[in-house]
Amino acid sequence: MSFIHSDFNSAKSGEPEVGFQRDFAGEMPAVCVDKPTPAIALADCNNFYVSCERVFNPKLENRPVVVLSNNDGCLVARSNEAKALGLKMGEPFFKVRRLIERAGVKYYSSNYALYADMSQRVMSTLARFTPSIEIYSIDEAFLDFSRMAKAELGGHRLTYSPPYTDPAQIESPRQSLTDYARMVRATVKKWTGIPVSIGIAETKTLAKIANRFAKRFKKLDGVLDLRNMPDPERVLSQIDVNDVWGIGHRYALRLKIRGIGNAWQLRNADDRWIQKEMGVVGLRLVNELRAIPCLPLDLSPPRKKEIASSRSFGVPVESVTDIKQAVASFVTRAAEKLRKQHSFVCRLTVYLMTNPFKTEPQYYNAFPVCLPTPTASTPELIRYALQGVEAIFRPGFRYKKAGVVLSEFTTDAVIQTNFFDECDRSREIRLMRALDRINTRMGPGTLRFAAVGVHQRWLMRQQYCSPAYTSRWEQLASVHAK
DNA sequence: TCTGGGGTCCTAGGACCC
DNA sequence: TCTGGGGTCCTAGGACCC
Repeated sequence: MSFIHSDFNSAKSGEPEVGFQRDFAGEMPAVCVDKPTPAIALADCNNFYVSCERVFNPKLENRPVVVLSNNDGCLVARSNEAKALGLKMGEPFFKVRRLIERAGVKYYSSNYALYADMSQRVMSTLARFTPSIEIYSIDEAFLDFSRMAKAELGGHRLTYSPPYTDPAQIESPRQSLTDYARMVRATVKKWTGIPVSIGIAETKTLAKIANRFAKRFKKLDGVLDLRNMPDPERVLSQIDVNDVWGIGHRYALRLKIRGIGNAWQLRNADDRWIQKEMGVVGLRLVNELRAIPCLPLDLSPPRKKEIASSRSFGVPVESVTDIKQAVASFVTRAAEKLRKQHSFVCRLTVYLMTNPFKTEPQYYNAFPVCLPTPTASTPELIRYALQGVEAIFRPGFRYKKAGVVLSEFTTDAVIQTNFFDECDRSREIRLMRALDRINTRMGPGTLRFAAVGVHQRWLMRQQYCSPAYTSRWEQLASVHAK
C-alpha cells in the first residue's frame, strides 16, 4: 500500500482528493483517514563558514572569527563572539579592518572547496533521519517529519537510545519529535563537527522562525518545536517583520509604514492589501504564518535554469585583452557547471561594468547572444563570448567586474541541429567529456584554454585562505607526534 | 587602496496576432 | 464625435533568498 500512502501525501494541501477517494474507497487503508499533522523541520548550521574553519583549527573555538566574501570584500560569516563585537553581516572588510585587528578577531578568505565538502557531509548525515529532505542552501535543509510522528520515531528511539531525555519522560509524540531532533543535532555534531540548530513547525516559514528561537535561546538546546507553544501571538510578535523569510528591506519598509511591524501583525494582515502590494508571493507567505502550508518541499533539486559566473577584479582593469581573458575563464567555469547537469545552452549574455562605488565615469553594458545551435562546448562558447566583449567594450573606463550568464537550456536528448552547422557535434562532446574527466581527476584547471591567459592580472584577492583540508591531497590536515 | 556571487519567481508592458 | 478585446509570447526589472 505504500504507493497509496505517498500519493495521498503528495496531494497539494487544500485540494480535495475526491478522485482518489472514489477510486480506492473500497480498499482504503486506515492511514488515509489519519492525515498526519505537518511537521517541517529546518536544520540550519550555526555560522556555517566559521564552523567549518573551526573544525580543522580548534584554536578558533571561543574566539571571534569572521569569513570574508570573494575578493576579501565583505564579512559573510561571523562567530557569535564576532557578532557580539557589533560586526555586521555584509560589512565591507576595509571599513572594519582596524576594529577587527585591534580586537584580535581572526579573519579568513572564503574557502569554498572546504565549505562545499563539509556541506555535503552535513547533508548526507541529515538525510539518514528522514526520507524527505530538501537541501535548501549550502548550510540549510528542510526535513519533513510529518509522517514520522509515531512508527519510525519509535524505531529510532530504540535504535539510538538517546541519553538526552529519559524515554519514560516522553509524554506526547510532539515531545518525542523534539527529542528526535536533538538526536539529529547531536549526530551531525559528532560526525561532522558542525553545530546545527533545528526549528520545527507546520510550515517552512514558521520553521524558519522556530529556528531563530532555537538559535537565540541557549536553554532550548538547539531545538524548538513551535507547535508545542501554547500562545502563538507571544512568539510571533517577538519577530520583527524584517526577519520573516521572504520579507526583504523594501517590503519591510512598506509594511512598517502600514503599521505592520512584526510577524504576528503580518499574520493578521488584510489579504487583499497583501495581494495588491506583494502579489501572490506575499499572500502565500502570510498563509504560511497562519500555519497553512503553501510552499511544498522540493525533494529532487530541479536542474538550474540559469548558470552565471562572474567576479570582481582584484584591481581595476582597462585593457580589452585582460577583460577577454577574464571572460574566457568565466565561460570555462559556467560551461563546466552546464555539462555537469547535462544541459546545452541556447543563450549567452556577457556583461561588464565599472565600480559603482566610485565617482569616476560609469559604464555598464550587457550583450546577449542567441546561439545558432544548443551547445556545451567551452571553446565555442568562448568564441561567442569574446565577440560579445568586442561589441560592448569601450576604452577609457576602469572596469571592476565582468561576467557571463548562460540561460535557456535543453537536455542532451533534444538537440535541435542547424542545417548550416558545420561542427562535428559528437566529436566536440567527447572532447569535453575527456577534458572534464582529466580536470576532475587531476584538479580544476589542469587543462585549460589559451584564451584564459597566463598572467591573469585581474584575479581576485584571496589573501587569507585556509588550506583545502578535505579536498586536496597536499593540503590534508596532518597530525604530528611529539 | 579596499564594498561578493549565484540563484529563483513574479509582474508589467510591449509586440504581435486574430 | 466616435478608434475593440483578448490571447500569447517575450523581456526587463523588481523583489527576494543564502
